[in-house]
Amino acid sequence: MDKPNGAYHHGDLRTALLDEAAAMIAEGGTESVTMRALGERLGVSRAAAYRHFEDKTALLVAVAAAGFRRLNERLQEIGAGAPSSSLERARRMGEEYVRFALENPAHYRLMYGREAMERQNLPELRDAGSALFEQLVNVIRAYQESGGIRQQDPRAQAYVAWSAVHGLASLLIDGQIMSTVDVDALIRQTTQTVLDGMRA
Amino acid sequence: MDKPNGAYHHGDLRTALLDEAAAMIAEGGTESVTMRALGERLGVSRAAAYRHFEDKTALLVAVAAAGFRRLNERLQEIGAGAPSSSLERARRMGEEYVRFALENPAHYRLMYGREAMERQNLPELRDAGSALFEQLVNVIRAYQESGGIRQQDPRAQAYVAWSAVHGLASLLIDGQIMSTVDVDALIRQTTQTVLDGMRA
DNA sequence: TCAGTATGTTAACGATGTCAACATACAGTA
DNA sequence: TACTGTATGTTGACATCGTTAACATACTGA
Repeated sequence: MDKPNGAYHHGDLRTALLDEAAAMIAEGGTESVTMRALGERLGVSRAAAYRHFEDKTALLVAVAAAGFRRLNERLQEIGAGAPSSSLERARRMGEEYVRFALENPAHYRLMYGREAMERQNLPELRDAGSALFEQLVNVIRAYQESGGIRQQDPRAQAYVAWSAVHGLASLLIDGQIMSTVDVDALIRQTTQTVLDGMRA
Repeated sequence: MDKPNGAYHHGDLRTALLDEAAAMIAEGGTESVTMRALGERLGVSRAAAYRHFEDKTALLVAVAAAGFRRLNERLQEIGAGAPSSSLERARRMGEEYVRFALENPAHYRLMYGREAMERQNLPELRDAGSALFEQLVNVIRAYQESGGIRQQDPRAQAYVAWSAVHGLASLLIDGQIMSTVDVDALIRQTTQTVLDGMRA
């Protein structure tokens, strides 16, 4: 990871910046990411990042996109895993979604935050985000075809399911849900309620 | 609103700051609120606010709390309105919640944002936020008593419902939902799905 | 009347994002 | 191999921002 001793050039500063920024976000939240601190941690000057990203927002957006891709992979593993019922797959996917957010709260917040919103025209972020949604739609569609839920526009149903898990994740992350609550039970109840509500 | 001509003292700078900050948030988002700009708009110096709020975050938290109270009032009007079924009241409350967020996107984001999270020990914010939740719980409880939904812990059910509307509101506000979607229909479908899922 | 307090102002500081000018390494070509 | 253009990194500087200290002014009650 470190650059060769005394080297002027880093080697692959771009990915090093992304990794280090992600690490800082995990440690101290997105607001702890400072161009100066970032450079210092990589043994590089404060302006070095500007050779690889247009500005700080572009860097953060790239980190957010990486987060979407990581979440995608995790959900994909469930979809490709042991061949269970489409109901079971939908349920586990929803639960896993919330768990990802709980494990990476600051990163998750960044993925849906202001910086990301301002740059939704950037293809990298758009693609990563819509890939996530398409995965959701596919699960819903499969569930529909198995006859479990109503034959409606699967995209609309996907939005409903996404709203529920994203809302729960956000409330949990932002400390809006009393700490005495059994989080696992709440996650299960939320996904269960939505799936019940979509039942044919 | 304006201070008397040439007056050294403002009269009620504290509420003027809150109102003006809310106006700025509506116009240009929370990041457009700057102590300097705020003072300028009120014909007051940049540091004047510090006589009324410990720091900028405290000011923003107070604005956020006011937002919670405004939302509370709107939902309360529905609860106290024409005596309809408890199902109908729950449905309309959920829809109104999302509509409030759509009408005040930046303010809504502030209410659940980082600044607010850091100061959740502040009683003003805690009270305003939990009042909102209690209102939700009451609607759920009434619905339970009318026999419409399962007799479970109403707080857990309230969290589920809150997750759905908060999630939908957030996704819509953050531009995550394709603009071709019929928003009103999606709002109705979301609340409907959750209420169906809670049915006895 | 006058002293104490509340409220507002001004000047300054450190931190931050960003840019321009400069320095260094690399890659391809003669 | 020597050279030249480009990619990458550094340094110094600037504007903006939140915040504080020292000071100024108005209000309030004894």
